[in-house]
Amino acid sequence: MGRPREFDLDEALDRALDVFWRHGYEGATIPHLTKAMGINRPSLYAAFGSKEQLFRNVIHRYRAGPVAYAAEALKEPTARAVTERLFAGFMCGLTNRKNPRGCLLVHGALASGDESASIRQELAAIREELVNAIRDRFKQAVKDGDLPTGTDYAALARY
Amino acid sequence: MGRPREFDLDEALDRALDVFWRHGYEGATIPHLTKAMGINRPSLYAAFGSKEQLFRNVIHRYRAGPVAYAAEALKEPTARAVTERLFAGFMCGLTNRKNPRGCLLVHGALASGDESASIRQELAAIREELVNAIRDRFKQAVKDGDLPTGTDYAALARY
DNA sequence: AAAGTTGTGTACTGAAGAGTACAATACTCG
DNA sequence: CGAGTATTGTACTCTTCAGTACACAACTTT
Repeated sequence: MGRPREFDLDEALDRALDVFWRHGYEGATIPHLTKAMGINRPSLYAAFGSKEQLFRNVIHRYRAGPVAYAAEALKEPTARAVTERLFAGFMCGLTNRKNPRGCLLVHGALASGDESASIRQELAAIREELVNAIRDRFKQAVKDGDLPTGTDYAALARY
Repeated sequence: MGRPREFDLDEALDRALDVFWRHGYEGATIPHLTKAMGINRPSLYAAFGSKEQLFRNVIHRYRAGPVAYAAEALKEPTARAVTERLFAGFMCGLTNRKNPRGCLLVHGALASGDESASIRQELAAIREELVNAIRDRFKQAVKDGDLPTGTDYAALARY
């Protein structure tokens, strides 16, 4: 009940994603975001709480959308297929002209002020999490005999 | 004549370099810089003009200092020696614990707001310039018979 | 030693940032 | 159809940013 929201949450998130992706966390200002999202400032705060929480929502949508291939790739049956699919995903995503350049998780808060310290840590944790997922997948591949015994799966994953 | 400056310009630039390297152009605030440089705000402006000009000075010092190996490497007699020295320089610089992480020229203004648009372009130009220098060196190597005829020196340099 | 010149420190300015108060509005449920 | 609730738009607040005015201090030259 109450007055219905006049914009679509997911669509607004997509617009916000584009802005954050292009300018990073600190580089994206609230006026910039509201303009791209087509809403007013209080609507943004009512719907998402804060710039930081909006960014977390955007990250979630980013992982479920543009980089969803990463989670999918890990389900491939062989280490080679996993790697091939990851690389193909990287290449398609990074060279697609429709996307802003680079990876939001990498340069979203790479070199910035104290304001985004917690965001920076969170992004680093997500990246670490991905490396760990690949590592575990490669570890399993060694156990399966898919990769040679003695393979340094941790180093391979990080590479 | 006049009152002598109470701080050393080069030392102050080194301190500023550290701050910019760590936080990027926008992430480094004037209070942050003045504190690290051990000077007051008007001294900074009297000596360097503006944050942007200070950053340009810092870039100059960066290229003459931490990444001076890049220009040196190009003087090596063979393409292989050039490449080896470049790689050795990258590795030493990027893994040295005394340095902030990454390369100032790369993430100094990677994802940021409109404020640093001109800085971003300038850094991109510097990076392009370096690639072109390597390309020209490789082109010369092909002419010398040091690299095989038909080598795509431009692609090799960018890689 | 006095005049001239340049650096220093305190305290300001105007702009832009994130976040919010409040009245008006538009919907649902009883 | 009226009461209650959630969203919207305008207009604010507080903080921090880059840059500066101005009086004072320290040095050189005449």
